[in-house]
This record gives sequence, structure tokens and C-alpha cells, in this order.
Amino acid sequence: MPSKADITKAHILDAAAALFNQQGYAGTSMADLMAATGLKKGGIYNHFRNKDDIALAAFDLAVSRVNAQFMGAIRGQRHAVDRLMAILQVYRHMADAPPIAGGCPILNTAIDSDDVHPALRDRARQAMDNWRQLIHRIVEKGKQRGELRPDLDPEEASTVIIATIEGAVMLSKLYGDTTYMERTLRHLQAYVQTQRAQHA
Amino acid sequence: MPSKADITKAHILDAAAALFNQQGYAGTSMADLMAATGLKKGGIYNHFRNKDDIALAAFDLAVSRVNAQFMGAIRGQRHAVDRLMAILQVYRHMADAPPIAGGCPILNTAIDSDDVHPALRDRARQAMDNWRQLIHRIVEKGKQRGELRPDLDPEEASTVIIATIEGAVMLSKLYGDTTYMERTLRHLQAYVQTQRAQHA
Amino acid sequence: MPSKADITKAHILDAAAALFNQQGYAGTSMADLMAATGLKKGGIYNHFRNKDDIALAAFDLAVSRVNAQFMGAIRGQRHAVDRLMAILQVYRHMADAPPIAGGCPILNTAIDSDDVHPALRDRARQAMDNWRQLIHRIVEKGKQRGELRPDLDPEEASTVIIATIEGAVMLSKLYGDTTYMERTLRHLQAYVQTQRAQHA
Amino acid sequence: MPSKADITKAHILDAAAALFNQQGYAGTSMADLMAATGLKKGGIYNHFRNKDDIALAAFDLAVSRVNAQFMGAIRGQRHAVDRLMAILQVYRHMADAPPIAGGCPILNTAIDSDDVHPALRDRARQAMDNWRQLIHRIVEKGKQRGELRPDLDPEEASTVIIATIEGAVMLSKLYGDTTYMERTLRHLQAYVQTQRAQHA
DNA sequence: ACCGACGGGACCTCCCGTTGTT
DNA sequence: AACAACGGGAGGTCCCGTCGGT
Repeated sequence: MPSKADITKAHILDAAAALFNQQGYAGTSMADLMAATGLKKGGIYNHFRNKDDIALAAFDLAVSRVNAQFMGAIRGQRHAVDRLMAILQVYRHMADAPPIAGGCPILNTAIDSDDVHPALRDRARQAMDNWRQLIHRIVEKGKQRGELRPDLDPEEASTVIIATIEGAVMLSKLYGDTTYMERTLRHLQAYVQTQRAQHA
Repeated sequence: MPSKADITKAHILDAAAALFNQQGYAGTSMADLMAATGLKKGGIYNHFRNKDDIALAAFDLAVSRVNAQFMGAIRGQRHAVDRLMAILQVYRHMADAPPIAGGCPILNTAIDSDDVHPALRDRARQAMDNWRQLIHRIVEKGKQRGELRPDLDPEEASTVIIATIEGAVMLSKLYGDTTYMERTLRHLQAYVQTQRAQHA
Repeated sequence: MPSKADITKAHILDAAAALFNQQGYAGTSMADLMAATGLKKGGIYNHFRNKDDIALAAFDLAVSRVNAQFMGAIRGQRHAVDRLMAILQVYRHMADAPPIAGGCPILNTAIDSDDVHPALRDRARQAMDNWRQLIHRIVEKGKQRGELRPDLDPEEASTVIIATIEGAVMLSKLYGDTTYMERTLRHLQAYVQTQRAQHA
Repeated sequence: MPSKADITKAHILDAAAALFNQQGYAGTSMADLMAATGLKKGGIYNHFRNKDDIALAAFDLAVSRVNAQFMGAIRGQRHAVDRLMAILQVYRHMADAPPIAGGCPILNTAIDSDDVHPALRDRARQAMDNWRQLIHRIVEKGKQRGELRPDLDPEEASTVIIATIEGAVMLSKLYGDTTYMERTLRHLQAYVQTQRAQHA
């Protein structure tokens, strides 16, 4: 049973997540937040200590939205290859119903916060760690189960997959054209299939 | 014979390129530029109309620095595979002597300017176009010469290579660890080698 | 029941009306307003969007102050000649208790805004229209009632009276000497008396 | 034989007179002057110590232009009434070929400088004195010669004529409509004719 | 005699955060 | 819990004037 405070706080974070993800930390003002939430300054500062506080919580919300998509996608899949393919599939349809406006929050925050906002950068690192470990575990477990080639390095697999996806997210966003994402996903799908263990 | 104005302007752009690339457009203030250049506002505004003007010129400078590295790297190479490998090699040693502080200016500007600064975003698009076409031409010519597999799609190759590199730049920067770049480069090198045409 | 905001806003406009009327639009800075109101920038910008907004509202206030004097003066008078004389009388005693420091706001704004500030100039036109119509109506009604000569042109009468008064305001202000105003009023009073209808 | 310095100085003053007369002292920047003259800052400051210096000299130039029109108009006239009518006539055709853009420089400067720029205000006073004395002398001499009514007060005549004209200048400028000037001139011409001495 | 480069400061506006009030 | 009012400062831009060069 959410209290009124929780509802307002969630409402603020919902708007803040979109704004910060699109405009960046320095590019988003409290006035932007006031306009987006319909609240006045006092109404916002009742729930957060300062702009930093909002940005950090909004980042967490944005990441959790994206993660929810991953979790939903891999839930039904048991085989490591299927799980990896499911993750890739998430990005194929992300343009249609994005979990958060403005592209990948981890990528955005990593670029935006670097050299500027250590607290945010640490959050971005942590979120990236979680994502890397998600893929890492899938690969590790797939190897144990004999679903993936035994010589596949989980570190390299997770790094390559994530790097390629993030680069594709950037390209598609920069051009406003999902073609770049699709080309990249095709490549990654082929790569993943290549890692499938060969049955004797 | 560069005039004093040219020297000062170059000095401003040198500082601005580093600042904007690290802190972003909104995150960089004219006061930052004053501190970095040692000039006062009057001295800076004598050479540029406004902050936008500086940011755009600084971006061009940063991109030209990176491009210069590419051009130098592929100059000695004739074979398409060698040329692509040379480009990858540039990123292997980029951490040691970066052409510009703060990482890839195209990536940074693409993320920073999106939804916020159309003029900068257009510059980023244009710079990205140039880079894509560089790789595209190498692949195209390589196919014509029979150096690369005839079924290799130049669009996909350029997209995949760039996306993966940019993602790796982001990862290495986020963690302050070149391991991610190295892993990714290893993967890309293998990918490029795979595209080499098989002689009968 | 005026809210605190209304009081502060009125306080700002009171100071702004005097400042703009004396120093002009370009000659009055927000720092001047801060000093005159005792408020800081945040306090002022909470009530007005920008300097223009303040200047326009301050002009309206200044004009309304002057108009109030006219209305009070002609209230007790029924005869057209008496009404016109009452208006002239207002200027006779204006130096003792000016409704607004700095002289006639319409004159000041007309000169100050011309070729420079279209919005202010339009306000000045509108205020001048109101004033002209006030005199115009007095003359028109006086003719209908047979109080004024039937050959008197209301347009010319209002134009001449206003032009002469404004010129006198300028002269008296320029020299800091009400003699010029008094001479002019004497002339206008004689002019008005001349327009009285001759009874058979 | 004007030196090059004189030519440049006159060129600057020519532009400055128009700018200051239209935009006022505070509303005119050195950058405006640079754009209008085609000179750079150094070129202007070679001939004037500062902005004040330019404004004062430009005002003198503007006034001398207007005065030249008066002098030319009354030169051919010997009778006092004819001379006064000639002065009025100057304003009738001023809209067609104004001696200086922006209206009467004395009026503009009187309003613009009041409460703000004592040096400029003193110049405006002095220019106004000259003008008043011009009319004063015409009236005085006209009375001595028996051309004007012996009971006409030169002080009142000059004050009324000037005040009315200046008010009309303001009205015509404010509305961008010479009708107001024409109505007022008609009134003043009738007034002047009334002052003609009655021959026995 | 004119231009070029620059200092140092004022300009208006917007910023984030705090306080008092309802 | 929300708003209204405000402080104090930083934001980018433009200002006037100086000085070295040519």
C-alpha cells in the first residue's frame, strides 16, 4: 500500500529518469524537473535532499527498468545460447517501446559523468558490473552444462557483447536509424551461434 | 607565418577541445575556459562569437586529431586487411598517448549533444559519416582487389567495427582499465582476419 | 487582502517606475532595481520574467498614477471649459507633488523607446491614445452641449493642448525651473477660454 | 583644406550623431559605432578620448545641423512675423529631409540625459538657450520695429512656440504620422499672425 | 592613423537550495 | 506535504577602454 509520499516520489523519479537520461546531469535543471512533474521546488525538495540525490535515484530507476526487460526476456529460456539470443532480442524491439527515453542509461551516464561526477560514475560502474555479471554467469553456466564451447572466455564474451551493443545503441541514436542496431545484432547473433558447443 | 591571433585561437581551441571532451557542453563553463587558457573573457570573445562557436570548433579540432592518427596508421598499408588491422592498432596504443583527453570525441559528443544540441549532434553525425566511409572504402576496395571475401557487406563491416570499438572505448573509460579495449580488439582482429579472401 | 507576493510586486514596481522614468530603459540596470528594492535578483525574478516585463508593468503603473490625477481633477467639473482648465491645473501643481519622479512617463518613454524598443513604444502610443481621447471626448461633448464654439476641431484641440504641455514638461525639467510650465499654462488657459461658446 | 584626420573625425561624428539621437546615450554602444563607421576601436579612440567625448561632439553636430536649417530659412526674411513663420515652415518639411535621423536632438538629449548624464544635459540646456534666444531676439526686434504687438512677451512667445513644436515633434515621432505636426503648426501660425501689430 | 588583441567588469538571466507559510 | 518567496551566486554575453604593433 503505497503512501502518498511514495507516489509523489515515484512520479518525480519517473520524470527525472527521462530528463537526466536525455539531457544529462548538467543539462537538466530543477526548473526542468518542476515543469515535467508539475510540482514546485518545495514539493520536490521534500523528497530529495538535492539535485544529486535525484539524479542518483533516477539513474537507479532507469537501470532497473532496463534490467526488468532483460529478466523478462531470459526467464523462459534455459539454454545459454537461447538466453544470450533473448538478450539480443531485447534490443531489437527496444526502439518500439523503450524502457526509458534517451537511450541506454548506463552508456549515457558513463559518458556524461566521466571526469565530472564521481558519484554518478560509480553508479554507472556498478550497473555495468551487474550487466556484465549477468552475461558472465550465463556463459559460465552454459560452459558447465556443455552448451557452449569450452574454450569461450566469459570475460571476453561479455565484454564483446556489451561493447558492441552499446556502440550500436549510440550509432542508432546518433542517426535516428535502427538500421545500425539491426546490422550489429545480426553480427552478434552469428557470433553467439558460433559459440554453441559442437555435439559429438 | 601564423599571426598572434592564430596562435591564441589555437591555444583556446586546444584547451577547449580537452575541456568539452571531458566535461561535455553543458558541464563546461566559460570560467573553466578562462582558467584553462589564462585569458579573460574579453580575450576569448575576441576570437569566438559565443560558447557554441567554441564548442563546434573544438569538436572539429578533436576529430581532426583522431583522424590524423588513423591516416598516419594506414598510410604505409596497402592490403585491406592490413589497413583495418592498423586502425585497430591505433586504439591499442591510444591510452598511452591519447590524441585528446576524455576519450573519443565523436562518442562523447554524440551522447552529450543528443536531445540537447542539434548543431553539435550534426557535427558528430558528419564526423561519424567520415569515419564510416573511411572503413567502408577500405572494405570496398579490398573486395575489388580480391583481398577480402566477396560476400562481406561493407556496411555491416564498418558498422560492427565502429560500434564495437566505441563500446570498448566507453567501457575502458568507465572502468579506467584498458583490459576491456584489449579484449575487444582481439575479437575484432579475429573478425577481420576471418574476412580475408581464401586463395584457391 | 493582498498577498505577500502582491505587496512585494507592488514594491518592485514602485521603485521600477521611478527608476525607468528617470534613467530610461537602457540606463536602468537590474542592479539599480536591487538597490532600490532591497531585494536580490532571485527575489525580483520571482515576480517578473525579465527586465522587459518589469519595464512594461512599471510604465503602466506610472501612467495610471498620472491618469488618477486627471480623473480626480475633472471629477467635480461638469462644464467642458472647467474640465479642460482642471487638467491644465494639474500640471500647475505637479512640481510640488509629482505622481512619479522623472517627469511625464509617456513623454519619457516615447523618446526613450523610439527606434529601440517596439513593445515599450506601443505602450506609450496606447497611453497617449487614452489621453488624447480623454480630451477629445471633453471637447466633443462640450460642443454638443453648446459649451464650446461649434467650429472647434476636437482633433486639433487635443493635439495642441497635449503637444504644448509635453513641450513645457520637457522645458521645465531641462532647466529645473517651473517658470516655463507656468508661461505655457497661461497661454493654454487663454486658448481654452477663447474656445468658450459665445452666448447670444 | 581638411586633413585626413578631420575627414575621419567628421565621418565618425556623422554616424554617431544619428546613432545617439536614435538610440540614446546608454542605448548606443561602441560596437554600434564601429559597425556604423566601418572603423575599429582603435580608429575611433584615436580621435576621441571616450564615449562621452563622442556623444558630446555628436550632439553639437546634430544641433548645428538643425540650426543651419533655421538660419537658412530666416535669412531671406526681414519682417518678424515672416521670420517666425519661416521657422515654423522648417518643421513642416522636416519629415521629408530631416537634418538628423531620430527627431529633434535637443528634445531627445534633454529626455535621455536627465537624471543620468549632467554633461549632456548641460549641452542640451545650452542648445535650448540658443534656440530660445533666437526666437526671443526676433520677437524683441519685431516689437522695436513695430511689427509685433507691443504687449507681446518675448519670453512667453519663445517658450510657447518651442514647447508646442517639441511636443508636436514627439507626437509625430511616436505615431509615425506628420498629421500631429501639421495640426500644431497650423495653430502656431494662427498664433503668430495674431501677434502682428495692428496698423492704425 | 588605424588595427588587433586583451583586461576587467557590468549586464541580464538562470541556477540550486533554504525558509516561512499554509 | 506542498507552495510561495527569496538569497546568493554562477551562467554566458557584451561592455568600454588600453596598449602594442604597423
